[in-house]
Amino acid sequence: MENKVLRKLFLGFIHIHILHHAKEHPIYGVWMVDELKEHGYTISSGTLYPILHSMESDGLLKKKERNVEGKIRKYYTTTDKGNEMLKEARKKAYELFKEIK
Amino acid sequence: MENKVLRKLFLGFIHIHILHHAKEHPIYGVWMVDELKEHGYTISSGTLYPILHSMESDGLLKKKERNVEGKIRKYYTTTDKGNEMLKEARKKAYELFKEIK
DNA sequence: TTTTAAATATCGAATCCCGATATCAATATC
DNA sequence: GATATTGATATCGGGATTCGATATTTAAAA
Repeated sequence: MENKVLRKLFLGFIHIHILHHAKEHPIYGVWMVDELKEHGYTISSGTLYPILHSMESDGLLKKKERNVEGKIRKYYTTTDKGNEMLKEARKKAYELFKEIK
Repeated sequence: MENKVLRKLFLGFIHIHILHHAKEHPIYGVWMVDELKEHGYTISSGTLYPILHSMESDGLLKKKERNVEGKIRKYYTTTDKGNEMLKEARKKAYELFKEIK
């Protein structure tokens, strides 16, 4: 494992990153993995998919299956509740950041 | 439990909060719990102490026992490595925050 | 010596994280 | 139509985290 402290910090942001992107446009698992990788973060599918599932069952995301070039993809977008959570989480993230600045 | 997303975000910051305070002055477990509580965050001792131990054994904190009013307290301060980590983690926290702003 | 009290340490159950592996579903190939 | 292919999602088993509850430590007080 790279660095315990930074890794945990990143994972603390993962739900927010998901909400952030899923608000802008529908996202699917592999896209999210690649997007994070481009920014230097790796996340295992064994971590990501259960998070997507739990966020859906918590009512933060809603799923829509789409057939893309003959393959099924599960696209997620934020619900109203998810948008509300995103707003709250951004605020909290700023608070937490300020306190250690 | 209160809120899964916000809770995880907070826990993502916990090492950084510890480093932040331990850099300013020596801290001990109960003080850290109380300090966080004042800012609206609760952390279990069953969570905090193992983190302090692991940060010590990772060389981020160093411990000094002090007798305070007839009781032993274990005060932690940052090491050079801890200060370096704090610097890095603050930078990373800002990056992560920017990306979801 | 016992009791007290502040603080630290540990326990067991539930949950999370991970890489590896398995499964799914729609098309292409036979 | 049966089978193989392929992009993507899903799950597994282990090890680590998180939690509240409980136990232990320590030095002074009784």
